[in-house]
Amino acid sequence: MANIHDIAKLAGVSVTTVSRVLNNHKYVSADKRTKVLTIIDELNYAPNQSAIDLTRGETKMIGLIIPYNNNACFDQLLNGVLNKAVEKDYTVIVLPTQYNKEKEIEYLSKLKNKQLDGIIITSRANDWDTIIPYSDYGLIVSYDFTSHPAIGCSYIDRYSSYVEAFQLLKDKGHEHVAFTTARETESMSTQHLITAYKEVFGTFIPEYYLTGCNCLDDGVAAAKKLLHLPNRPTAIFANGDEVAGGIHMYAKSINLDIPSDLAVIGQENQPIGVGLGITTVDHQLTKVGEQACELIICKSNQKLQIPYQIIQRSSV
Amino acid sequence: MANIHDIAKLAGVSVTTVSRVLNNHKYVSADKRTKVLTIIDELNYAPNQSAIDLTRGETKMIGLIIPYNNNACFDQLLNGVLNKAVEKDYTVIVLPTQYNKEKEIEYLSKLKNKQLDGIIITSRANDWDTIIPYSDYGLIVSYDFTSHPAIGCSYIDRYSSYVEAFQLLKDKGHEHVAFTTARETESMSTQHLITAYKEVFGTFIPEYYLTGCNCLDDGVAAAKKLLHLPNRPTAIFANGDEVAGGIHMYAKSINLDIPSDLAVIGQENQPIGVGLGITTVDHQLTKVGEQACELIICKSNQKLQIPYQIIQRSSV
DNA sequence: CCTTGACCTGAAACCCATTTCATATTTTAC
DNA sequence: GTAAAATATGAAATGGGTTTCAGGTCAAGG
Repeated sequence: MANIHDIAKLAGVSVTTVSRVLNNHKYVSADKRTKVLTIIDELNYAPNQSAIDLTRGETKMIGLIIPYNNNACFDQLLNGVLNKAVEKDYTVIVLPTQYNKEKEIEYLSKLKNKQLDGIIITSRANDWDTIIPYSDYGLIVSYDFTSHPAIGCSYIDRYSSYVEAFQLLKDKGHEHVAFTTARETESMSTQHLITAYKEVFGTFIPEYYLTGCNCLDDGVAAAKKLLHLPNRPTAIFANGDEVAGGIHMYAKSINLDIPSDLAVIGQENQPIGVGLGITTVDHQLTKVGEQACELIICKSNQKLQIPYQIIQRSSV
Repeated sequence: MANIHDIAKLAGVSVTTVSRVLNNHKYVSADKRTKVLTIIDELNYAPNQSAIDLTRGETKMIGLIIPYNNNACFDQLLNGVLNKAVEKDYTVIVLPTQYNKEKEIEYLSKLKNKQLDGIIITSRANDWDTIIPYSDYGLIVSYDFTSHPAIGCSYIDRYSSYVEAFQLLKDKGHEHVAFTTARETESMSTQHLITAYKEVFGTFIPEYYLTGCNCLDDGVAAAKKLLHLPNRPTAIFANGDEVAGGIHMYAKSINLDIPSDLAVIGQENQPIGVGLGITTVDHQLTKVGEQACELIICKSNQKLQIPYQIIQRSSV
């Protein structure tokens, strides 16, 4: 493949001029510009991106760190990030960690290696103390709120959304309310959830709290457990509409009426919830993704809170 | 940031030796290796990936061209591609085209620009004649079968799967069978579908063919149309389990029994189908993605057919 | 003792662009 | 008419690695 020197030689100009033509610099005479363009076309030349990145010192690439690539809320987030990235002529690379610490570090190192201009962290395996040093090499944006000034945040007021969801259930007269989460371990999100629960209902009943729920099947399994407890809950707050959908289906299958026998609230306004009429807490993850991407592109470490909204349907 | 020359100077060796240490070349004496490593650590040095890519002439990056980034079957595909890529130390970049021809060309050009080693095309806007020249610059793998020798294929025997699905319905006594597709335009996939239909049922009734179906809601809408036709179909073959799920739900809502009043078959074995017990044609898109990725990594332009399987549940 | 091969090292060429700086020519402004 | 600004161009430095080639040491094998 031809390079910029070949073009220069054949067009009878310097490489500088060729570079100027390539970058639409205005101080190039019309005839030379045409000549260069002709040669470029003849040789079917295309600039080498690695060389450009090397000199420019940036790649216009953004990494998206996610735990698993088969997660429904990741879809919305990726969606948002891609929307903004495509608009601003950036590229997105997907970095699934499976919560593996070394993998996560490997990905963060791509900032240091100048392979990425910025990274969006949706969920992390390492401590912030381990992560923060990497912000010297590129912007890191988090999907969780963190107070460290170097880290940008595009985050949700999860705590308030949880309180509001629980309050909604309490207002409808529910006292025995169960809830589900995705991760086994204690994430910030889970802590917020538990605190919100205590805030609204006072007590916290361990049997009403199920972990490891991700998909529809998990929802079915969760419902199977919860709905056969001696002291059956009358409402369940699920960590996603897929899970809520599973709960909904299982409840129907044992002839429980929704919402009179069982109220269900989901999260994230996923397609399945529309069909089933599930009330949901929409954290607007697409918007969260868009804003996160925007922060990186603008090299801003602002803390942006994205408003959530509760979409009332017929399951409460 | 320090570079390889700084390291060399401080360690009292040549850049060649530093490069050897970085790449675990065996002919480096233990003491020099240690010395270099120490300096690297002290200076917190990390090699510049753009420079490496430039000299190596490859980036270990693979592009995945998709039409929209909010499509269920894209999830499975991406999943498969990522699995294999992470395993083989490659990175994946997601390239959504919205079926825009220029955008697609822009992405294909990344091969020419040496930004990508290979590209997987799941759905394309341009003709093959336009696309094929780009295979000179990197491997292109297609998710549709194409006979051109330069293009690798990780494809599904869609035609046979459709015939088998229709035959299954016919065997159960169905004669009025409707079906849905995603794109409005005539894709290969749609053509296979119509041909398969004619093959099994002889005739083709336009009213039984609905386009533009992608999600659960579309399924509900489709069912609303189809199930109120004067000559109501007794079976529907949907283009995905989300759509099938919508059909299932709407049918239930008007008190049709499944499968006695209406048989439903979906595609891709998506989570929603599990809960609803929908029989589905699983094209194993995760495997398709894995194989596509593998082809690129091995620089092979083989034509690989991935077997589909019909998962019988209770909707037929 | 000599040859051969393994081991070790570095100079310099190479990959391919961008950008600074210097210089030359025209325009424009007063 | 002349100073200042705009236009036009190229040489050379720069970004940061890998790799070829050549040269050297040392031990084993015959």
